Amino acid sequence: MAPTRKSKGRQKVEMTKMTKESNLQVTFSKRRSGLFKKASELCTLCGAEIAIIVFSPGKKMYSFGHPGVESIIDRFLTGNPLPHSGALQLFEAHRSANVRDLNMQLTQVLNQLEGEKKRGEALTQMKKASQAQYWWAAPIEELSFEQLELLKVSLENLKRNVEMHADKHMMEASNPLTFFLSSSVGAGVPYDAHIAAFDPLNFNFGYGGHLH
Amino acid sequence: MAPTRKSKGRQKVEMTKMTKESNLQVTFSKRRSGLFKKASELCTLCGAEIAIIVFSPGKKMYSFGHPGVESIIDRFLTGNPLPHSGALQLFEAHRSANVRDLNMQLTQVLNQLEGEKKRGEALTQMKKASQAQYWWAAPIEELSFEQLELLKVSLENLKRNVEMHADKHMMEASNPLTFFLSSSVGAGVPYDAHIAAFDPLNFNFGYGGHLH
DNA sequence: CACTATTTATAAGT
DNA sequence: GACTTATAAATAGTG
Repeated sequence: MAPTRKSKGRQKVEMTKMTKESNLQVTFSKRRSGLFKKASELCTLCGAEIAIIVFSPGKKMYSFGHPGVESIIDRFLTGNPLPHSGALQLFEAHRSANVRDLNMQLTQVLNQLEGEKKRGEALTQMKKASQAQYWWAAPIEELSFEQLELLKVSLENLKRNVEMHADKHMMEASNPLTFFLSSSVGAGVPYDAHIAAFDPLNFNFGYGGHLH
Repeated sequence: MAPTRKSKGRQKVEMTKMTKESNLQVTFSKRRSGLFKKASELCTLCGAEIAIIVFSPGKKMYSFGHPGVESIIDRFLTGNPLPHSGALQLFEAHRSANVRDLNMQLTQVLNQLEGEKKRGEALTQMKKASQAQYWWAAPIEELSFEQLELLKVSLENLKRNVEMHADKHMMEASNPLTFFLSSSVGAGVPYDAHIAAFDPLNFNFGYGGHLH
């Protein structure tokens, strides 16, 4: 008898910009989640430190970071006073590079060059606008800790409340996990700064250990 | 007759820090590549803009960026004068959060708090050391473009050379691709700054279109 | 969002 | 490291 297929299952997808706006939104969410999960796995599995910043086509910003986005960006910036993206290292890579890598790297550099150009102008503007002002580093020591502490307390309270509510999910999710994500944040869209829920799919949060 | 299994195939792996140093290295390379590939797919598929910075356990730095790492970092920094990692957005998320998200977010915040703390001290030091000096922004306009231009020429020459060598891979990789990666860069390890080859596995660089 | 059928990503092994 | 194999995961369509 016919098994009456419930779904056609995953279909192959052309690796080109998606046309259907609806699918695009969904795919973006799913894949961003997947990307962040992969990153967190790489962190726990290999002890790596990773920062990811994502701008959706709708200009909303999302980020992942372990142990923290800023922390890693700082290291990136300080460690890269020169080529601004590790571009010069390509010179060293030339010896062993094979053809497809070269194509890729060339494309990459061209892209980067283009990006840098635009950014250069924007930076010049900004530089004049806020001469000699640590617009990004300054407020850190003063505000960040307190705000985070406050948030911590708030979250702990909320967690307690939810625990008392004895949600059915509680049983599955009560084990200590090792998933560290930065949350999303509305960028230039102050009003529509709604945060997309993490874990839109079915994350397996228990992967901190099957503790058999 | 015995099918004489050639391989046990992929084995499930505990989501905890790998113990065997050898496997860890391999896994790190493979997964980093996979992560970058996922990112590039998200870019082309959804028109997203992404920057990824990775520090290997051996402190080596790798990065991915479209249209460029710095470009995106700038937007992140300027768009985030406030919570420094989108932490405050968690408040807005409270309403609709479910249990597993809360656990995750709490863990995240704790991690972040820890990270910020360490970074705070480091920053304070650095601040004094280079008072009122744009150690990261300053050299951009002066150096970056020229260096990148230079690199561009160099790469184009190299590409021409390789094309003449008519490597066997040429046929497969000669199509314009849409894979944009930042190359890796030795961080604090100037000597061992060898760049890991991109595409250690079997990347499908032709995914700019099967052009059937 | 939950569910499947498939496509991908990969842990081992060469 | 690059290729192969067999299996674990991610995810495109659906309900």
